[in-house]
Amino acid sequence: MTGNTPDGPTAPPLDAGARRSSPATLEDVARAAGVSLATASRSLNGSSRTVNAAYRSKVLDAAARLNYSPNLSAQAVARGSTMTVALVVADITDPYFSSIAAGVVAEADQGRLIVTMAATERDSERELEIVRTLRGQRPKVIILAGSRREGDPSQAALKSELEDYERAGGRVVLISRNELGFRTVQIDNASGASALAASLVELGYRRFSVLTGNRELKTAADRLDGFTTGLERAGIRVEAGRVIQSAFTRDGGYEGMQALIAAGVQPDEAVFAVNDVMAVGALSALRDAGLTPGADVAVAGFDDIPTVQDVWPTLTTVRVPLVEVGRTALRLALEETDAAAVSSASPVATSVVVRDSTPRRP
Amino acid sequence: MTGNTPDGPTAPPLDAGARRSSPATLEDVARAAGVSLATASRSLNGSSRTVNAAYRSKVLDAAARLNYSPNLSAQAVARGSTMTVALVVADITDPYFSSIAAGVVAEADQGRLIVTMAATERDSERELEIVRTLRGQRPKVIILAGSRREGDPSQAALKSELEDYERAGGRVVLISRNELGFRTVQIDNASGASALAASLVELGYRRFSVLTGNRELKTAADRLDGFTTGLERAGIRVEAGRVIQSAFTRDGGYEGMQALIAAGVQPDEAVFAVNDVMAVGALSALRDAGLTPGADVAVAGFDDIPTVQDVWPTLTTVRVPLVEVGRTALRLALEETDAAAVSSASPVATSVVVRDSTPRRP
DNA sequence: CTGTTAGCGCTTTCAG
DNA sequence: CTGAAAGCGCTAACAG
Repeated sequence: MTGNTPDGPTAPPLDAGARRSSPATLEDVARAAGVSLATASRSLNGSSRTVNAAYRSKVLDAAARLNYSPNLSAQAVARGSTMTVALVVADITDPYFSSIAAGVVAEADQGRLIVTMAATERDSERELEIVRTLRGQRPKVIILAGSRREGDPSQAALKSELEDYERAGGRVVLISRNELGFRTVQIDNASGASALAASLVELGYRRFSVLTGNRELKTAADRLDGFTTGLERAGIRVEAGRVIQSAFTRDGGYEGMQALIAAGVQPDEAVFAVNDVMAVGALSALRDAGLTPGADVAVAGFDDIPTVQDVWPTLTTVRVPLVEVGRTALRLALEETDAAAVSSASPVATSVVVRDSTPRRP
Repeated sequence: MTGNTPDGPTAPPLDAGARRSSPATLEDVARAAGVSLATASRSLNGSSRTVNAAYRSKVLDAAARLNYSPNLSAQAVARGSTMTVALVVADITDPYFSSIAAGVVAEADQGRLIVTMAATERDSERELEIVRTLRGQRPKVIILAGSRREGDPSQAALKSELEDYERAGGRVVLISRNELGFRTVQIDNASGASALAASLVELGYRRFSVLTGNRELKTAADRLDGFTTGLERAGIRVEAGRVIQSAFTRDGGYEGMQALIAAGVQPDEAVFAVNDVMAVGALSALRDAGLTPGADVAVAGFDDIPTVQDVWPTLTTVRVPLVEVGRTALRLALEETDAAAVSSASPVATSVVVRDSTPRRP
């Protein structure tokens, strides 16, 4: 092949001296420093062995001069373990998950760990598949941030997959309910929702509806249960017809609220959406129906994602320190104590934040 | 080394109570299938060489039985290249970046690529440091999604670092302006802003202010320029005092709008925030000042992040297909054509979306 | 088509 | 303390 490109006269400069140069290897460094491979390795990594200071600085010098950067894959092969943390979320664009991801990334950063990311798109078959292919990475940690589903057929397979992984030395952390028997960052969904219910009652509401995401989602179920429990303490019941199931997403909230509106809303009613993105969708549905959220129908959510402070009315919700949850997940993974002890650690606390979407009733 | 230990019926792994079982290796599979390492490798990976069907299925069988999963690190070392895409963003919780990330992850998924993620927190020193440590990963692709800064001292260092990386066979893709000489997903900031200006004029606005993020940010500068150019075409100028610099974030928008309010806003005024998160902050600032966004002061943004459809009033903005931008970035990286040709590809188109925050003026 | 055998870059015994 | 050498798991020439 002569390299005749039909591109025309002004063909771009081919390999204009830009010969493909591979990065320096440890061997290059060792040679440049005049020491053995072993000594170079020992000087550059944090080996427990000590190296003569003179040699050591020679090596460091050579490494800097050659712009050496250790090949992590090679280290992984030699050491038999990686520095990788695999994070599996449902949907990266969802603020709930992106906040958690930010926490994981921030924490990883401090431990020189690398974070890889995958998205299940809320499909548990896909989640299982992702976890399976993750094995190839041999990550040190797998963090599963999507929530578990009740009676999910792939759950058992997932569990056994994760157990195999732990048996091989990996660490699993779930962000959800402590369900599958792994380390877990538990979020106190039930008592948070319960506290919210109490707050709403205190604010003067007596009639309630709930937009519950897919009820099979444990998180959704726990929040619903907590909420109804909280109301029961005040002697209030939610009518069965006022609990709407829809998707655990913004659009699910929108549609759920539409259904509620169609069935007729009362002016003294408060609607609890089991997460903020749903609540935000609900606000839009109200508005699109010509109603004024807050004044006509109160709305509350759960999570306290950043945007709820910028919607109008600002949203009453239950605050979950999501970034911190992400950090905690990774810390938990790295903890050396016994898994069982760790996962039973107290759930992260939540707190009710009352804003404008649930004005005090006269 | 002969090591031909009597194979015998050394059945599958009977490590029933094994404390810590390491994953099966290719050698295990080869032995179990009664073939050589090479044959096992050839059957399991998509090698160009063909393998006798009988052998092949024996290997596949054994692999399945042993639950074999190739060690990606080892493959990387042997092949001399990884399947990793490194994505560097400013802030994962920012919808702009999380949407792009979602696109990158989705696209990577189709190519069996692994995405690693790092956050610069909008600090370009940190960005440089991240890119430096990224080298250890030997990623196949590095995607930089933060935007470049004018006259940034670390820019030169970053450029040379990235050039070294490309020289070693890596691929760099920037999401921004085509500035550093790498493949770039360009967003048509100037003409988008220009079109927005035209739309606002058409809606009846004659007086304008701009909340421009850090002006050194090329993206911010381009959007500002495009906007003023668009206005000039209609014979309108923005008073110097009505261009406010603040952070390129939600809080920056909030503070910028406060400054504008303090200086006095006119009822026939439209405020252009150079991105949606700033615009959303601006809406809140207006509300906190007792003004009604839309009615009292019009506001428009840029990006069309998901939340702007749920704020009130819904936000007029310039739509950028962010998820698609992420996908495009990765596709561009993998493209085999010449880099120069690729990066000059036409910028992704933007379009004005008029919503309620800029009502038509009487 | 199959098996043997060198590596890939790095770590870690194991002798000196 | 240092260096030679044996791997780590996998791929890719290179011979049969």
